[in-house]
Amino acid sequence: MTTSNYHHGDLKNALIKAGVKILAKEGVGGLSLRKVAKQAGVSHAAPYSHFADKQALIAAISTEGFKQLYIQIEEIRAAHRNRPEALLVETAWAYMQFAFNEPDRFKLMFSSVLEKEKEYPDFVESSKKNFEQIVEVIEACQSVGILRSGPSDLTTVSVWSMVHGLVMLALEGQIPHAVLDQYNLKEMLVFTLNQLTMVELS
Amino acid sequence: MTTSNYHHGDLKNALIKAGVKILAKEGVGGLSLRKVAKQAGVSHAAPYSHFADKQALIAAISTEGFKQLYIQIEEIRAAHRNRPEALLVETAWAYMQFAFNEPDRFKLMFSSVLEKEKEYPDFVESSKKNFEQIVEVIEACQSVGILRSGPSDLTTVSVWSMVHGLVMLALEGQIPHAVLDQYNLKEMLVFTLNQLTMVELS
DNA sequence: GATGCAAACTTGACATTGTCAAGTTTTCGC
DNA sequence: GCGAAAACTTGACAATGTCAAGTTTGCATC
Repeated sequence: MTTSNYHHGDLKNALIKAGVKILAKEGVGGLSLRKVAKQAGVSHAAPYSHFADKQALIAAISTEGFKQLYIQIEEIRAAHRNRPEALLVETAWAYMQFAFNEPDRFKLMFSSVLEKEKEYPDFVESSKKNFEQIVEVIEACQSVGILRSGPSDLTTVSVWSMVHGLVMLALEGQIPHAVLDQYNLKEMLVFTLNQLTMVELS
Repeated sequence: MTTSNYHHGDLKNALIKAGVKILAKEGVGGLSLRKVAKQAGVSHAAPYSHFADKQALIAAISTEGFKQLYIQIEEIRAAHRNRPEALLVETAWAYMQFAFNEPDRFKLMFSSVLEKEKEYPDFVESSKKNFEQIVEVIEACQSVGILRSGPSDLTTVSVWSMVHGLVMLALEGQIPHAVLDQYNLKEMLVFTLNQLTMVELS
């Protein structure tokens, strides 16, 4: 019961879990269907009982990532119900930490697994739900005057872009050494967010 | 002389060009060394005379992309020497257009081809040069009061993150339809940049 | 409880691909 | 002209995504 009873049981989830594990250990280059199958203790074609192809597995792994990220941000929100000043920074920081904890999974989540939205409705729905979650955070910040007012969906796109961009550039090693030597990630994040806010954050 | 005289000539560049072409036509999934070789009219292992492995070819394709982007942005800068108000938006817009003209190449450029900086010094140098180029744009904007003052390298990271994040999210289909239906890309870009500026841009 | 069927899984095969080792051709300095 | 380095070809191998055919298994129905 610890993991799952293969040979029947819920292989589907075992495969996703195996994929996440391989992704963390070997990176996206090491993620193959056959390795995932072996890790789960089944034959190389077994995944095809549950996933149409490799893309579908990746979509499932991504979807699961979105769900976990959602939960983590919900916890941040719950912890800051009465202290909205810190909500923005802490939410962004949680996002960043999620990305740095599992860089390859994070990249997968935001690498057009889709191509055709309709193909993976779970994925689309999950990612939409996460967007709405951020919209709520942004609205909270607007309502207490931390962020300027304006259409909350557009403002969300702006703030999200900023944080996401910083995470991506950092993850891909695009921030020059000269900058990395002077500031750590959280300092860059706070500085960056402060460009947007009406009050000084820390 | 139009393209190159294989069988001798500069295959190296022909391979890069072939790679760019395939990337544009079939996307990153269709980019294989063998296809690149065939496209260039040589045998399947010929690329190994010029590139250590597939990663090295990708690094070269990316590097070439950085150089082209650099040139395009230089043109924008030259055209706005006397009109710094528009420089920020136009530079960002050029960046965005570059990304949307060749989405797969753009993604490659910002997908840790590296893993180990030292391996592709050309790539690192090119990307550093592009960063410095943006720093100069940012400093110009700061000096005329469009952007707040502050450490220009950090400010560059902030502004770049914002634009890059927006491009990435849009490229990967992460911007919800509800938002895309209301605003086009340039509107989102201008709105987003306006969150940072001290004067209203258009 | 036996029967039969659909779902879950295995086996075996094939084409594509990255990569290497060994040979062959070409170029060019001397 | 000669010989060696560079540029390329050929042939091979292992890993991989995918499919077609079979086999097992659980389960609903009689």
